[in-house]
Order: sequence, then structure tokens, then C-alpha cells
Amino acid sequence: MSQQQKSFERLPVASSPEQRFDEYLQSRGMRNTEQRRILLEYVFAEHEHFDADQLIERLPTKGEEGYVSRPTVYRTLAEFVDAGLLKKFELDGRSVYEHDYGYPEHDHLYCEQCENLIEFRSHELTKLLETVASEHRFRRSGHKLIVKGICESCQKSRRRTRRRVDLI
Amino acid sequence: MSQQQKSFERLPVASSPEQRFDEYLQSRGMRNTEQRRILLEYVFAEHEHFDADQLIERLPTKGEEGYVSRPTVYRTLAEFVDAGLLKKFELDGRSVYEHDYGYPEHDHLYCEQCENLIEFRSHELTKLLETVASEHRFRRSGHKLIVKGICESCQKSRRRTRRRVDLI
DNA sequence: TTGAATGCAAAGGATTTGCAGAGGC
DNA sequence: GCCTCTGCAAATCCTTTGCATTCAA
Repeated sequence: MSQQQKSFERLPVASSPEQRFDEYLQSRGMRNTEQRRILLEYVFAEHEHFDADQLIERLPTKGEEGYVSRPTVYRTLAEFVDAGLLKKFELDGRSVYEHDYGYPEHDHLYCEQCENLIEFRSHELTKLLETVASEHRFRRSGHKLIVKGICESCQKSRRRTRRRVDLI
Repeated sequence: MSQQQKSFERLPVASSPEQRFDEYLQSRGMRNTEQRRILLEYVFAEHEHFDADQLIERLPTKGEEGYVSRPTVYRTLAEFVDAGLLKKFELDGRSVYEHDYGYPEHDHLYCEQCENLIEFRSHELTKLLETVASEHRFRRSGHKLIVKGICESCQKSRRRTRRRVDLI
């Protein structure tokens, strides 16, 4: 599943994901295990959105060198989120992860045809949400926004079997 | 679970949810069953966000007059969404429903402490998303936005057991 | 009458958990 | 050596499905 997305510049960050995760582990008395190192490597090998299954597909299978069990994958992804390395959101009922550490804030366009996520950034959106929150005396900690529709290339390509689309 | 939300005026609509659903059923050769009538009544009895379980809790239980089975509840909620009566979105991995027909478009603030949803409307947001979409030549069909944080009343009340909160 | 809808039971998919053994520190 | 972490298996949660029966039109 290829990703159609702009390449974003990295933010200047003090340290690598590895370093940051080490600090996280240290500060909590957690251990730097083989499995955590493997997962960190695979997760940061490419800048893509992925779910647990997609990650597991890329990992060595049982019996091979570097195998990590499914429960450990789930547990470790949660740790990465907790450590601020990954961001997690829901899409069609499953959990999707993306890089957080070192990448600027952004939101997504989601093509309901090809199911690709397209990143975009909008400073105006941030300002707008700040305004809305303050009007409600709401202390904002973050947001999740997905704009659904059909991407440019799917509009161009011939309309295939029309998929049933949510009425919104 | 009480809802803290502004009362929104209803949009001027041509017909009641019942009438609209009848038309929907007619147009598809579907039948107006006892169960569908019961569910429509319960769903539109109050303007609240709810999930399948919360709805089922309010319904008569097995053996009582007016009981509707769980599979039928799920099937019928999907029909309501399809008919444009309800809108569906995901929150913490489960499906949440809210009135759509007769209510203006809006988005939500979600309090991570009391777990209430607070509605807000922003025309500027709509305009902004139109702009973003057109910049990407994206044909927008809708969006899902949830702003997370702490609501006014939870900020005032004494901080209880600090819940673990997503880093965003 | 006749096909659509219901309820039951059971399956499904994603994610989580209890626990005994393995392994960082 | 202690205590965390892992893998296994099984459980959990939410939702969907197959099928025989019921029922609206």
C-alpha cells in the first residue's frame, strides 16, 4: 500500500528516536530489550502510516531471527505512543500509527477510494481550534481531524464499482 | 452519563425522522417493522450521543414488551445512518452515534476526564477545510474532528487520580 | 404468499490479559 | 538475584453473520 504524501522536513530535535526512547525507559525503570530495539528500528525505518498488522507483516515471522510476538508488538506500540515517538488514531475501527517525534503537526485527507492518507499542515487550523477552545474555556491537549473524500488521482481514474459512501 | 452541551436549534426540515425513515424504507422495498419503530422512537427521544450499548441499556430487556435483540440494534443503527438520520463516528475504538437529520453540522470537544462530548459549530472551519481540500484537488465529502482536552467544569473540580493521557 | 427481518447462537477481528519462563540490569 | 518482559494461550470487547422462523405487505 503506497503512500501518496508530501515529504516533510524534519523538525530540529535534540536526539534520535533511539535516544529519546532510552531516556523514556530509564526514567521509568524499564528495560531496553531486544524486542523493543527491533520494533523501534522497523517503525522508524520508513515514514508511513501503519497499523499493527502492517508492522507485523514486515517483521520476521516466528522461528526467524528477530521475531516479535503480537502481544509484544501491541504493548510496545503503546509505549512508543506514551514516549511521544508515535501518534495513534482510529481509522475504520482499527488503530493507525504515524511518526510523531521529529515531525511537524499535521492532519490528514483520507481518500475513500484508494484508502490513502494525505498529510497537510495548516497553521490557521491550529489558531482556529485555539479560538474555539478558549470560547468554551476548554483546555485543549490535542485533536484528531480526518477529512474524507476522493483524492486527485482517484478522481481522474475511471470510476469503478461505486463504493457505498457514508452520508455526511 | 449526562451531556454537557448547548441546545441547538433544529434546522427547518420537510418532515419528521419517522416520515423520512418511511420514505427510505419505501424506496428500498424494506419493511416498517415493530423493531424499527421502537428503535426510532428511543433514538430520537433524546438528543444525546450514544453507543450501541447505551441504547440497549435503555431498551426493554429480553422477555419484556418492546425488546429488540442486539444484532437487530446494530443492523438498524446502520440503516439509520444510511438513511441520513444518524451520524456515526469512532471514539476510543467504539462506534458513537448522534442525531444528524434536522441538526446543523458541528464538531466536538471531548473531555478526557469526564468523557463528555461538547458540540460546537464553526463556519470558519468549514471554509478552511474547503480551502485545504481544493489546494490538494481533493473532493471533500465530509470530515471527523475531535478536539481533546479538559472541559471547564473538570478544570475547576479538584484534580482526582490523574488519568494517563495521550501525549499529542 | 413470499421475500425480508428477526433472534439465536456462533463467528469474527482487533486488542488485551494471566501467567510461567526468559532475560536485562 | 530480582523484577521486568516476553510469548503463549486464552480471554475480552465490540460487532457481524448464518440460518431457521416470524411477519409485513
